[in-house]
Amino acid sequence: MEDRRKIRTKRVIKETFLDLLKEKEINKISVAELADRADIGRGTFYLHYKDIYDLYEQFENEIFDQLEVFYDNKILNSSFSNVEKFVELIIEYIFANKEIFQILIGSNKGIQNTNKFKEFFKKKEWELSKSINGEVSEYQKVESAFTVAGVVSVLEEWVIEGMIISPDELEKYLKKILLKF
Amino acid sequence: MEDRRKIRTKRVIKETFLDLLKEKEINKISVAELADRADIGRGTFYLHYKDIYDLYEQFENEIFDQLEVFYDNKILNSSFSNVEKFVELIIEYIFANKEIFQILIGSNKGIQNTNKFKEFFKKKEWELSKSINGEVSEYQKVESAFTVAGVVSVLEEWVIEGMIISPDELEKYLKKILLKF
DNA sequence: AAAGATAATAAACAGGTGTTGATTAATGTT
DNA sequence: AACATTAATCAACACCTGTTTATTATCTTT
Repeated sequence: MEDRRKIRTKRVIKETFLDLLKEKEINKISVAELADRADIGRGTFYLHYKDIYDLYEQFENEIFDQLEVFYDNKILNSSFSNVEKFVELIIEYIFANKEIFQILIGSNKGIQNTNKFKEFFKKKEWELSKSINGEVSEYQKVESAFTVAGVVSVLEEWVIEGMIISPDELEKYLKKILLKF
Repeated sequence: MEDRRKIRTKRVIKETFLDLLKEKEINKISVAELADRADIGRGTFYLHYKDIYDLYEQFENEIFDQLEVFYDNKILNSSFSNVEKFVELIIEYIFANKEIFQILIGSNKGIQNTNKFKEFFKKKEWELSKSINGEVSEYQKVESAFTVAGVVSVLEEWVIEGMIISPDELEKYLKKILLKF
C-alpha cells in the first residue's frame, strides 16, 4: 500500500468527503457526487471503499488512532494513570481538534452509531481497571458500563452544542461526578 | 385518518417490516422487497413513508408512546415519583416486551441512533427534576446528561446481550448506582 | 530504460430509489 | 343507492448503486 496513485486517490476522496460533510448530512452524500467532485471515476471509489459509510468508518478510525497515540504518549510521562488524567487528556485533545470532532460527531447525528467514542473509552477504562482489580463482579461491569456511557455522552453533547462551557469547566464537572465512583 | 385502506396497508407494511427485521439488518431491507412481500405496489409504500428509516422511526415512536402510556398510568397510582420508581417500571416494561425491544435495539446496531431511549429518559428526568429544583445549574445539567446516558446505555446493553442477568438483579444494580447522585 | 505489476478508467449491467401522471377501485357521506 | 373523495395501482422517469469487463496509464523494480 505504498503506490502513489492509491495514496493520491484516497487522499482526494477523504478531502472531498470532508468538504461534503460540512455541507450536508452523510445520508445525503452519494458516491456519484463525491466521485464527480473529486474528479475520479465512480468505479475507482469502490476500489478503496465498500460504500460511503465504510469511508466514514475508516476516516473515523484514523482520527481515533491518532487520539490513542496522543493519549498513550502523554499517559506514559504521567506519574499516575487514572480516570482523572483520562478526562483531562481527552478534553484537551478534542478541544485542540474541535473542527474535525464537530464534523464527525455532527454528521453522526441522524445516522450511524458504531460509537467509536464509547469503544475507545471502554478500552481505556478496561486497561485502567485491569491493573487494579483481578476479578470483576457483575455489579462492577454494570457500573463501568454506566460511567463509560455517561462520560462519552457528556463529551458528545459538549461538542454538539458548540463547546459553550470551557474545557476547564467541563473537566471540573466530570471529575466531580467521577469522584462518586 | 380512518380510511380502512390506509389502516390495512400500514398494518401489512409494519408486519412485513418486522418479519424482515428478524431476518436481516435494516440497511439491507429495500422498499422493493418489502412491497413485494407485502403484496402492495412499491409506490404505495411512498404514500405512507418517506423511506425505510422513516418507517423504522414511526414504528419506534409507536412503541415508545405505548411505553409512556404504561409509565404515566403506573406512576399516577404511585405514592412517590422518583428515579427509583422509573427504573422499576421501565425494566418491567422492557422485560414484558422483550421480543420487540430486542428487534428494535438489535437492528439499531450498525446504523441509526436518534436514540428514542435517551430522549424518553431525558424527558422523564426533566419532568422529575422540574418539580424539585427551580433553577438548574450548569453542573446539574452535566450531571443529568451523565446519569441519563448511563442508565440508557446499561438498559440497552442488557437487552442486546440477551438479558442474561435478571430484571431484579439489574434493578438492584441501577438503584445502587443512582443512590450516589 | 524496459518490463512487469497494478491502479484508474469508461462503459455497460441489473437492480434499487423516489417521484409523477393517468387510471382503477374502494371507502365514507349524503 | 349514487356521488364525491381518496387510496392503490401501474408504468415511466431520471438518477444512484455496486459489480464486471476490457483498455489505458502510471507506478515500482530491476
